[in-house]
Amino acid sequence: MLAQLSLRDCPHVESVSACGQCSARAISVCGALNEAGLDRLAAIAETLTLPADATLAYEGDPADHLFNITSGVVRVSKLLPDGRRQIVGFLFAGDFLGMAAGEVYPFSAEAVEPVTVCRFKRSAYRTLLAEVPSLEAALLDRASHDLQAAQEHMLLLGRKSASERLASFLLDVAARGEGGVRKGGEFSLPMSRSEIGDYLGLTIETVSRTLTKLKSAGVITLPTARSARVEDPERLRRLAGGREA
Amino acid sequence: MLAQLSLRDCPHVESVSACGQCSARAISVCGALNEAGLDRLAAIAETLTLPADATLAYEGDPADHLFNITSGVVRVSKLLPDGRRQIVGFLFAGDFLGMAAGEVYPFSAEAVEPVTVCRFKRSAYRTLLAEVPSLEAALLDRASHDLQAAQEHMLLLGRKSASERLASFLLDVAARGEGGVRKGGEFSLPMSRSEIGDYLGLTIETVSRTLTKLKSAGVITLPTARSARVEDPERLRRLAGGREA
DNA sequence: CGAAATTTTGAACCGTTTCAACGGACGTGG
DNA sequence: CCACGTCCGTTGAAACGGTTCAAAATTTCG
Repeated sequence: MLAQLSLRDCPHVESVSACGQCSARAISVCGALNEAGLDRLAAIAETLTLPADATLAYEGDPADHLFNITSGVVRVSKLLPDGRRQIVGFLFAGDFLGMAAGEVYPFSAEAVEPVTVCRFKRSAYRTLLAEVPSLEAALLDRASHDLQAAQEHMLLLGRKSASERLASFLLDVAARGEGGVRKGGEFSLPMSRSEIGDYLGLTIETVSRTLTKLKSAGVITLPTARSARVEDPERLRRLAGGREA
Repeated sequence: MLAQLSLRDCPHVESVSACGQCSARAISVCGALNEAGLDRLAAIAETLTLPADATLAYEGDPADHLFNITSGVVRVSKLLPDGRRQIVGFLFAGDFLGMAAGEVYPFSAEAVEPVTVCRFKRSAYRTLLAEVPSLEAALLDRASHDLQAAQEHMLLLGRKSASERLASFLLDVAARGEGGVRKGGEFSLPMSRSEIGDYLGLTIETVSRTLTKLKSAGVITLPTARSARVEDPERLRRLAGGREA
């Protein structure tokens, strides 16, 4: 959803899986790179496999690297001095991390579940960027897309009720799964209640209670604590109060 | 602060005022355009002068134009079907509007006070972008910067108390004024309490009460309802609970 | 199977909102 | 020049949604 760039809704998505060992090819971003560029990119990339809760980037550290998520889910978060946390986005396979960083990372990024990522040296990436102008156009597009997502999330955080937040969130996650949002569509919630709460600006108790309420209302079911099923897509959309409501 | 790109903290800021009639030159963005590019840009630009509350862009309308604010303040907002509003950012002289839009504007943009803007046709802008690769690099930088600001604001909306929100907001606005944040520094608040509330995710009453509380605490004074003075920068920063606290 | 972690549920509490009224600034018109 | 109406900001009191604190239920994992 956000912090950076996403390949997810790119018409050339197959490029994500096109690369076996590492997702260097993924950063070609919808064909912005030719073969030579791709090879150069692969040369500066390395694949990492990380366990749950591993840190990819720590808020305030020098932003030396740039990541592309190959599999798993990553949380991007910011902390207040007293420990309050706001998760500004979840990253899924195909998403980029670290584009928006300056000298230091303005956020932390950690694995929600075991992940594999493709890591690039920022310095090398900059050089490549300068050499391949078409890459920038693609990245600018994605940055704009992420900014839009961020604005949508500000609307959620600033103005929506707990039920509306959960409905919006479930819709987002469901839309990501295969088949999108449809009656009976089941999808996994890889993140904990605490992570959902910190993403939606709520406490774990409110998240739990609100999910229970949605379930009681027949809008969703919760096969397990870490998965959900949409039972009434129309009502869920109306509850979310979003885009087309 | 946000929706799009800003020239404000650009090392070449003088380029903003360098252009008399219209701010076409401003979009040169820190020297990304040569003279020829500048002329091409000026050709597709027009200057508009608008009264307070005039609409620059309406959420859902085709995103035909792109703006550069020459003077005044613009609010960028999103609405929920029932009328609840979230202002996702204020734009000041030098800021860009509309970069992050796709086919349609994902937000509305209105003048907070009388403004002058420089308007570009989006189609012509796209052509220019394709022809001048260096422009994209500069715009990508700014988009990243805006994304960071958006993430900071999500932290505010999701996790900060009313006092912390107001303190953060005052610090932001004060930092924009000449001299930045310093004891005795006075600055104007061109936006209404309602606009501040919709930006901070609060009601006008809470904004008013909280400002009064900050005043009583000796942290700020309010020379008029639309201006403020920082009396205790250190305490204000601590209250904001931000970056270095 | 048992310990630890996560999720759910309950009850009291609290910060912010809501509803209501008042005060002051501004602009229009008498 | 002052009376009047409107808009905006402030203040007060009550209500409410979500938080906090506490504990039980469930799941996870060694």
